[in-house]
Amino acid sequence: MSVRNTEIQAIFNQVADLIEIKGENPFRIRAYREAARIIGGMSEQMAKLVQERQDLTQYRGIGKDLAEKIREIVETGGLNFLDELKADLPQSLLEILAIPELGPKKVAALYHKLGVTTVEELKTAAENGKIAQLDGFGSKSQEKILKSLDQFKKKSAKRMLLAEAEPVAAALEAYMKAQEGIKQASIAGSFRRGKETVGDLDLLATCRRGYENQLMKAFVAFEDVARVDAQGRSKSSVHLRSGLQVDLRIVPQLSYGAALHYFTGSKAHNVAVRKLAMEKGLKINEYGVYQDDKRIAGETEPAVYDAAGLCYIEPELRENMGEIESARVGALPELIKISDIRGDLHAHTRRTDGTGSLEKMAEAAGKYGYEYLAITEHSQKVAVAGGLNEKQVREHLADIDRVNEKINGIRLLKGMEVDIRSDGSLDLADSVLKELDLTVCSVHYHQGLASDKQTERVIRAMDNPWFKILGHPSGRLINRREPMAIDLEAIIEAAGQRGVIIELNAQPDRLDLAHNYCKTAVERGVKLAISTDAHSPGNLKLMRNGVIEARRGWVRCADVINTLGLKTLLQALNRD
DNA sequence: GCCGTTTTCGGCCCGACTGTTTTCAGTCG
Repeated sequence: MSVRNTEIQAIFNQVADLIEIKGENPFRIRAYREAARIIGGMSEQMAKLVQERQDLTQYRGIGKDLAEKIREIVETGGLNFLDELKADLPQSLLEILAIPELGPKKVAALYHKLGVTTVEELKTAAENGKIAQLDGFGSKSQEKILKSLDQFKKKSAKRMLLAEAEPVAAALEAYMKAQEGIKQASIAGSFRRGKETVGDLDLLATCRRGYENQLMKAFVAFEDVARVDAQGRSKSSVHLRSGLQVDLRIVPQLSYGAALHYFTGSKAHNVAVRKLAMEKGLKINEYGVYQDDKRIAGETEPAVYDAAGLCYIEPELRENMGEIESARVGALPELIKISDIRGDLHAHTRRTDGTGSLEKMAEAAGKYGYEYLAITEHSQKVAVAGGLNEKQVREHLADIDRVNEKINGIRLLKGMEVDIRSDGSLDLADSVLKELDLTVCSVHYHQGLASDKQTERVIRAMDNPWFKILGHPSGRLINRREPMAIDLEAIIEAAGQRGVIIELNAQPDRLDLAHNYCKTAVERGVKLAISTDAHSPGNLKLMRNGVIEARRGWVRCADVINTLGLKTLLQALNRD
């Protein structure tokens, strides 16, 4: 169980990169990338499937050959084929390939003709004017490479958190909408799909006839633009000061739906929809759906789906991870909405590491129309956050009683975020836990245990009947910390058997339980709690981010316990 | 390398922008 899906994914992507530099059959390259994508998005661990001798070719995109290679990776931790490729081509070429402007053909040319194998050698060659002399390159490409190298050093191309991109996107959208002649403007791309992180923003617009050039000019003149990468009649591309790349496309009104679909992606989703359309003798591009060069749809997205024989698919589902098959038979779930949420089940106050008082937290929750807010302070073991011992817990509970008597319209629930100790015991005695309305139990320390030990630890903790909600199950911090080694499949299974609820922590850098596991939980009938883990009154607004992640995980209203009214919620929290 | 109500071969999504290639290849999304 040691090799993870993400490692298999990385190996296949490396193979794809290397054989692309070698100039192999493009479809072979695509097959590796597609398999990498599928494996990366799966919640089942390949290592486990291999162990159970399951037939891996049952998964789309994995045939006989790749199934065999997966088995080799799981059993040996490596891949002979990749080692051979690396012996043939320097691995450092992969770094060069990551530089914008440089694709496989150019990397291969630089390597074969100039002997460039590292980023440093590339820089030297560019500075000495060697690159401009190469066939297929010129002085402009040499300049661009130097510029890209500069950028490349500054930021190692980290994707921005969705929540960080939101204000940028909103400002840009508002700016464009204020321009003369504009009709519509919206952000498409992974931003619209609600991905945890975004690499760039895709802005789509329609305008009155004749305003295209003026709009492009206004776009590249946006105050936050640091440099202009390309500027054409229908497409322009810029980098903002934050490092975020933004593309603007101006499309005809009649193509707006088709373009929105096209630029929302994902690429894999689009390819699959186009393939379906092809089977019906139709052609789909960003301008519309065509039958024998005659446009039959394109102004709206639903019409594009309809033409392909599909019902409308929400952007969050567009990953080609089963949504198309479901849409064909009209079996898509009705996804949860932010308005379904009736309370928040994980929040801290200044009694531990939050900043607000009980009253302020209740007041803020009231603004969202919530019926309840659980105050879940840290337990004693989490000393850095001022965790509470048994005596302090009792004071905390008495405080909540006092505040509940004063406030109207919302009920503060008595909770604790109880640390799961490394032996699987809980950080507070049952005699205290039974006085609470609920517990959120989380791992904070010893996140580095081996997978089987970590899994065992959490399952043992769940055996305690006062364990209600498993908090931030993987411990991941997006862009900062990898998820713990833990068998979340087994955890979900165990939660189902014990009536334990799993949290989807809505902090923008957590979003934990991740969407692919949310989907697994829903399939197994395990209930989720979408919680903000708010450390201030303002943090309660993060619920939105949690709901978006849940939607990406095919979660419906009925799968989430904090869509219940207070009375039914309290019943649902009773395990048995 | 995958896939199949055209099933073991022959397909595999499509277009914009850039630079330098005077007619298009490479890159990107």
